[in-house]
Amino acid sequence: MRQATSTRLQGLHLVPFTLYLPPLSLQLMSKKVRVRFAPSPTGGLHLGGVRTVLYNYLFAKKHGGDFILRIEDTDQTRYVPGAEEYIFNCLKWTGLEPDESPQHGGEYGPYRQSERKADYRQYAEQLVKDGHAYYAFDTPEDLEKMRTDFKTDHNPSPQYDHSIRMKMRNSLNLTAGEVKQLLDAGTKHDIRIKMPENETVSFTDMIRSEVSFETSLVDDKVLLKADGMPTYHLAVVVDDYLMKITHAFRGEEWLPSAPVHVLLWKYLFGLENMPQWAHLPLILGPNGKLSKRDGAKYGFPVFAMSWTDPKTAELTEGFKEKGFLPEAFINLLALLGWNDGTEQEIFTKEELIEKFSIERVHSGGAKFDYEKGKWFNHEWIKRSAIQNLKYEVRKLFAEKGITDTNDALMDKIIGLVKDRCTLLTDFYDQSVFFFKTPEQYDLNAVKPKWNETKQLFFAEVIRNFELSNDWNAQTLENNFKEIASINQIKPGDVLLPLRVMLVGGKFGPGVFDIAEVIGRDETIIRITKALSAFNAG
RNA sequence: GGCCCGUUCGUCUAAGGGUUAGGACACCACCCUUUCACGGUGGUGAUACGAGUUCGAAUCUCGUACGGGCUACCA
Repeated sequence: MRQATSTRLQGLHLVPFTLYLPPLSLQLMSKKVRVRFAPSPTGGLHLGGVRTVLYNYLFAKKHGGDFILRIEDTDQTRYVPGAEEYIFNCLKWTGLEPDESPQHGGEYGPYRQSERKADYRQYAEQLVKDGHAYYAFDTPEDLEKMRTDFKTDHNPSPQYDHSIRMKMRNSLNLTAGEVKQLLDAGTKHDIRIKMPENETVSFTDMIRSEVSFETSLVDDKVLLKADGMPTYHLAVVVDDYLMKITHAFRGEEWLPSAPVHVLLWKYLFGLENMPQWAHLPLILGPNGKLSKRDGAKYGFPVFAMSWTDPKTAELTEGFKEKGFLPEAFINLLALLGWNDGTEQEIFTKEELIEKFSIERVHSGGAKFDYEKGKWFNHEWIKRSAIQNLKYEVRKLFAEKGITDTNDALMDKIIGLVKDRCTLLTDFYDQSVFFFKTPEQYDLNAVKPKWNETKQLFFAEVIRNFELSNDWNAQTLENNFKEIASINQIKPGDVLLPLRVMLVGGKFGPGVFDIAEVIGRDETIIRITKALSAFNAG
């Protein structure tokens, strides 16, 4: 793998010239980096998709290139309204916005494959003319029959390949006249690639170096469907060419069909123009490739943002709604399969752009660990400036009915509780007591040791607080401890009860900080109210 | 079944032939804190197996096992 590094880098012209000086012609031809993310708008955008976006984006920005978003909507049967806009929202939230897209425009449009439909057939026809593809008139039923007829224990899923194609209805074994007749009659047909029988197709993947395939083992993939739309295989090659894509990153699940793409490049546009490939390792769930189901089953988000299936109305919660900061989300995704070789784990987007390199992407799949994911978010919340959290926290409060939030109060509260919040949504539980008098108390924490001495002590605290003319945490603490000392009570014995009085439970920031924020009246009200609860029962 | 990819603590990973195999999450203990956290210190814990190459292998080669992906007129 190390040896392949120099090979990979040559294409990027990053090898120091002391080691490798590319020919002048190559240097002059050095193209602007252009990468693309090409989702099909069929539903929620999951972790793996966002990571692919991230790696594309980082690579583009690092090399001063362009990041393009292309919508692969060639399957009309899978059209899902709203999915495209949803993808844009996700990119916007994560801050990984494309330079060119259906919405941003650009010079290489259209950026929706359905809008380029007419272009694809000419390339497919060209392939037929050159003998690299053929018309196939098989109906779905014919194909189904083929699969059952040729199915054996030895070969459970027969493919439409060189061993089968001469037994099917296609332009390879029909006469030219028959084919013309069928075509003229407007017979439904598709176009398949004719895989060579004895070739080895290999290419250099930026992550796994040399990968090779025997063409006789690859099936004759459909290139153009009967409805005139291209399949992914044709579209990805044509579009990458037309959009001048220089580097193509996609999930490892595409590796088996890579030889088809390489061959199409060879036949259509020349291998020298083919983008450099990088097949990204898969993000795994507890059982294989991470799926939406895993999220539901194990209780963690899988999609970037919440997605509601328009057909079933089923809602799948996203990382955003779960309480993740986009910075943390990006950070955790970046580290899932990549690291910079140091022990640094927290990276800003700018640092990632600076340090990212596709060669350091791991080749093995990575199991997603939600606990570690939450750790990243916690780190980001702790390190975030109060200003960066205020908008989201205030929104959360508003959703819960807390609207009396002025800036000074928010600053104070966020500063006090942010270290204790792993998710943005934790801010509610961690600060609700600033706004609401506790309804219930953790009596177990107080009752066993509750006695008359303490009761009298708090009565005195109330009197003292009523007269205190300097309402701040430090003064309150001093007074409180002084009263305790006079009554020969250890401060520790009354601190916890005070906390439960103000908060309701054993958690939260310093008690006197809380008292300072909620103010004199509310503090006294809470102590008084709690006193009767403690004394009762 | 076939093809392809992969395999270092439970998880994410570092280590470019020579390290007591390093870090992080999680877990445990202790310290700090008279709350909960934060923070600090320490601990448990890994090179899948077998051959080969080499003075020396986590690292290179081969085999085996295991895991994953693909095997649609879906992407």
